[in-house]
Amino acid sequence: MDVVSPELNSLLPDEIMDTEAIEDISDSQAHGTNTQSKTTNETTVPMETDTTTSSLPILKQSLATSTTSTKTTNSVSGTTVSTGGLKLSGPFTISAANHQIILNKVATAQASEASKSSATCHQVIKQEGQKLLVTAIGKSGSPIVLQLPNSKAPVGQTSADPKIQTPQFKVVTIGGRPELKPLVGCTTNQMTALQTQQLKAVQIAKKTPTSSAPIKFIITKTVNSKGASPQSQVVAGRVLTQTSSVLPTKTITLTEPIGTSLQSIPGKKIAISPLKTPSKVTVVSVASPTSSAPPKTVTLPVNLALGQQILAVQQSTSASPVKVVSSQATAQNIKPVQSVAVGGVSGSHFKTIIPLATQPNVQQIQVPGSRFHYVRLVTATTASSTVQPSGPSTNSVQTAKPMMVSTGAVRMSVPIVPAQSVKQVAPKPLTTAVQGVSTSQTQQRLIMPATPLPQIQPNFTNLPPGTVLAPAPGGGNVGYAVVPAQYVTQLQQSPFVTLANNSSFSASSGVQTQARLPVNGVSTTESTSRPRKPCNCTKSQCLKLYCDCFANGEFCNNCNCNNCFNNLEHETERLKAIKTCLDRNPEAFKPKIGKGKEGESDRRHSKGCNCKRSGCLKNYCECYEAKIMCSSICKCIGCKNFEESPERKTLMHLADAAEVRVQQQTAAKTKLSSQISDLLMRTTPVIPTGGGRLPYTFVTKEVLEATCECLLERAKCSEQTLQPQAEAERMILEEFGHCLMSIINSAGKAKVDCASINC
DNA sequence: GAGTTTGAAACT
DNA sequence: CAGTTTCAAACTC
Repeated sequence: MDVVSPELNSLLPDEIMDTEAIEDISDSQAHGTNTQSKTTNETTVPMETDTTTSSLPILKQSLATSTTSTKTTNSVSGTTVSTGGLKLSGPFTISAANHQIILNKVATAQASEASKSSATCHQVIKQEGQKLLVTAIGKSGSPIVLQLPNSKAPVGQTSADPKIQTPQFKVVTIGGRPELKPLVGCTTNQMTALQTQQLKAVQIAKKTPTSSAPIKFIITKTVNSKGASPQSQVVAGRVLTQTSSVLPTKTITLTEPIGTSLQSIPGKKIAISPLKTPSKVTVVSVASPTSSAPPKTVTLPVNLALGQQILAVQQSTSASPVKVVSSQATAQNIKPVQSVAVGGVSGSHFKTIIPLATQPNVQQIQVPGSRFHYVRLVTATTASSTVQPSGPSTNSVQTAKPMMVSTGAVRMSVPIVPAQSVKQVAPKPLTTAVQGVSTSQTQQRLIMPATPLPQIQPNFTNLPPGTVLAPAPGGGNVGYAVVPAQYVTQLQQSPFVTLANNSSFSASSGVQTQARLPVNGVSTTESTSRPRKPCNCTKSQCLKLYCDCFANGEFCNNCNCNNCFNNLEHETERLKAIKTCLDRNPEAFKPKIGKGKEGESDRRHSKGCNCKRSGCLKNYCECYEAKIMCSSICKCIGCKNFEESPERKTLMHLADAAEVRVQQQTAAKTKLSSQISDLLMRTTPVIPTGGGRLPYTFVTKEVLEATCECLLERAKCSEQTLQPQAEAERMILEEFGHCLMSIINSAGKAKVDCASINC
């Protein structure tokens, strides 16, 4: 698999925009799915159903089989999930070169046959050959070849085998309905490895309205603590669990042995363009090269269930470590699970896992130059492939090569929540300490809109910026849901799973996302400036273009709006609103300002303004607000927003001057703050080398005592004079200020004296 | 912060 | 398509 260069990416839009082509693909996939669906039904994996209750027993059962107990329903430690008899487990490694790994339905004939052959829950993939054909993506239909671990476990091993285990799991549940319990049962395949390995599993349960069976994904990564590089982490995979009224839940577990080294997977193509803005998350599905292509080091013990979804991972150019963090700690002896880090050494890279709706496979594509994010859904492979769980041998320590990567600077997290009821089903955050990922954020759920919106499908070009199409339930093999790019960012905030780069992550300041703030006031630990103003909508429910957030294809985030529906919790309404807007104006979500090349002269308002009273010199005017001049298409009256307008020039000068002042003030504040902190931090004597530092420590014990005495004395005075408490506090504070000034002045004098001595 | 102005969006 | 209403941001006080 390869990542397509930006140049190549530029070619994507046309293809993507080709609605017919997409439909064709969908159809083709649908056919494949049909065959698979039969197989699925026969085997064990039912599609999602609305009722989660059916799945619960299965989960419980699987849990019971697990050798280890779990404290919380959300996570099971040391177990692998077995549901529905489908199980994928095995280590896999993705080379840094890989941009993505997508497990999709098997599009190729090979895959289909394999799936058919595996009439039952048995794995589709042959482990023996070390190569696993997981899926085909996109038109290319190129299967992804995964290399199976060398484990000697029987190929046909089903998930039911409780003995095979992977050390630790973190389970993340994504999507799904409220009633669905986030939890996923995992059975540990190898208990012996518990001490040495850590396995994380992310389980994503997702539910679509139409389909009743929730899908759960579990991504597990085994980490060998004893490995040479402790940081090496592997994303083992994810377990998908589907439950339907008919069939038991399926679980797919992908495990990656740490021991395998990353290797670049030469792939065919992948596409996906760099994000227009760092905030936007782009997930590119990568089609694996033909089977003939050398298998990359991805060793996947994969058990695929029918209709299950697999994540698409985009790998950034550099293999920066990515961490997946699950907030929940695993049970038992296992060491606290570290966040799963996948990634290379340098560069901040993040991995995004996008939970899919009922329809399993998703391909996300971002079109270069487009703010839209597209997700192409692909039906899961029909054949339930059961890959042998990676045995202990397979779990050998791997060097930490990250498996997934996203475009640099994008950080994504996997939302885990049952689809429609975010509130109810939110899985509890894991207790285990997670590395590099903040779990403090409020639980946000990624709810995949399950609502089928066939109308929207054709309008790929008109989707709101940052929109991601997610599979819609009930839509057959391929469905689409509109998900704003921010969706992904919200996921980042999810405590459950976070994919981020590893140790280098902290150093990498480049990671920025569009909006890291949680929806509607939920604060996140990450302090990132919000690019857009919060809206204040009161009547539109933020579902009309009046709302800037909605108009920009974003969720409301830290907004001041009332009765906001522009969030994950109201995805259905939101989707309807989007559809309405698109019906009214197919270009409603397109940028109003044409993209200029370099200068502003090339930018202009797509529709032009209609100002009557503002002279187009106030921010009421969309042209002026965008800092562009009105053009011939504007219908404004009394326009003064043209090149030679003296009024405009005056305003521009004023604006520039104001901006300069702000910058100066900011710089001054920064400098002052720096100086103060430098002063205060200086607690040890410094040799007067002329470096501008104070020669002596001026905050000594004596000074502190004196200061405290002064403050106490002031307090006594205030008490004696019967002053009110507030006044007393004020006076004490003033006294403290005086003390501080005295200290600083004394330090300054000391510095001068010292400098003079040195001279 | 409350009220007004403004123009895009929505509606008829 | 035009006129009117609704809406939220921009603006003023």
